[in-house]
Amino acid sequence: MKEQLVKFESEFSIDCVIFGFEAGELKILLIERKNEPFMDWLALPGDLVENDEGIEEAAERILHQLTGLHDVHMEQFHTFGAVNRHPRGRIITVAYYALIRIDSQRELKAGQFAKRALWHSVNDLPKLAFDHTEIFKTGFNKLRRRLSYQPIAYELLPEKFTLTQLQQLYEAILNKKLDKRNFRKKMLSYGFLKELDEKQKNVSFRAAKLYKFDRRKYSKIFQSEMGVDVDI
Amino acid sequence: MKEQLVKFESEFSIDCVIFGFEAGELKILLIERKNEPFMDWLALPGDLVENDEGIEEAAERILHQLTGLHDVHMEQFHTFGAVNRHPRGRIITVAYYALIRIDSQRELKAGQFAKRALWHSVNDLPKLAFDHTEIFKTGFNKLRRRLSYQPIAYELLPEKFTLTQLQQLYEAILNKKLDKRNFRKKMLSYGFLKELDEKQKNVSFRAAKLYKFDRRKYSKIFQSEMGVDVDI
DNA sequence: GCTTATTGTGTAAAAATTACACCAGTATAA
DNA sequence: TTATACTGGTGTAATTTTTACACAATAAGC
Repeated sequence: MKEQLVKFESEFSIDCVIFGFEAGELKILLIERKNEPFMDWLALPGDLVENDEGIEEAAERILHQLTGLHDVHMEQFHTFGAVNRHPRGRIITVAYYALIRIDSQRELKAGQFAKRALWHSVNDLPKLAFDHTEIFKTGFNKLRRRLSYQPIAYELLPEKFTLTQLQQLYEAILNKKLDKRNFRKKMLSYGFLKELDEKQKNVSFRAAKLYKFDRRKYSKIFQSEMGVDVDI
Repeated sequence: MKEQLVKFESEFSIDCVIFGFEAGELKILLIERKNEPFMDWLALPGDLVENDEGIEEAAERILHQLTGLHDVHMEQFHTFGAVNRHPRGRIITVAYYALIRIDSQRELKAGQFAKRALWHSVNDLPKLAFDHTEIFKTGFNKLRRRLSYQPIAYELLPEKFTLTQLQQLYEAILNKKLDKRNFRKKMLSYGFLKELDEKQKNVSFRAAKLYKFDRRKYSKIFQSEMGVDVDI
């Protein structure tokens, strides 16, 4: 094998599609790039992977740097490795998505390569830098599919939420209207929603009951019913 | 940024879980390693990705080198990047699965790093080299899940097949018995199975009707019904 | 107390899924 | 030729799940 001397540079990166839900809209976290290439464009947050770092760790690090959050469930969904996806040369990127509760109090840290970070609705996204539009679309599709067999919606909502909020979130992700009565019937039939003795506050109309997601009941019910991911 | 001089070596590889179906059993294609580490162990076929090669291309190349097949549908399912997954140092691997029709006539080429290649039932796999057991399990689970919303079984069967063969394949993948009458009713109700005027030959019992998968009808029926992977 | 906006609820029809058993056809052996 | 062994092929009823659909109850703001 011929030995070649090259400037060492990590050839992989992580890109993150970070979903949040606010004001009835599904949003993702984007950064505005400070440098070329794609200066001033919006892009998915991401970074190169360090040499002594696993890819899961790297994904968590990036999310933490941006939001200050720890222990958020992230899920890898695809790896993009077309030869020319990056003008700087061959960079393979592993894409993750995360679901977080948007807290408008929390300050977003843009990091050294970005002018700023912002929440942007998934509905009227402009063209993103690199192949990030494709990455986003792929991630959004995985999220949709996953919603049908995992209770991921609860990671996007505040701890206490109303059934209407839950329904709006499903509608935002699936991009279609759902029937209110059937939706509530179905959700309640699962048995892992816990009705609280509390109601919405500060609304100028009839306040709705609050619910929370009962993780314990969920795992009891679904320990092996969804049955597909069982070990072999 | 400090410039470091290092011997260049690709840091990614591709590993393939190649499924086939033969004698009522689901099998995968394995190689027996010729060199250390893990000499003589069974492993998934894989290789480093060349610098001027996209990851999809690399996956196709590996499959082609092994089986001589072209144009096989491959699907990426996960990327494994734990720091210590490979004793040689940091190697991130992108895993693909492929579904092929086992043709016992076709010779398998083991390639320069393997003593031989073989089909092995998924049911009594020994421990595989590196983290390949984990990779296999992950891929098998994805295959199962995918079976429920895509007609992938047809890629594993010969062009003409009986309903019993189709059912055995489903049973092998899902690892459970299915009811014959309900299974047939359901499959036929989809409308993309074409009944042929032909029967099984050389069997020592009543010969079954042969069917084939009608790809055209399938896409007509499911153009947007499965609706989830639509563009945004 | 009137208006306005949203919550919360039930039933009937249709569709999909499940459970279940026996006769028909072909090859082989007696 | 007859019997045997084996697999192919078929229908119905009960249950469960999904869908479609409309109005009274409640709270806030005026």
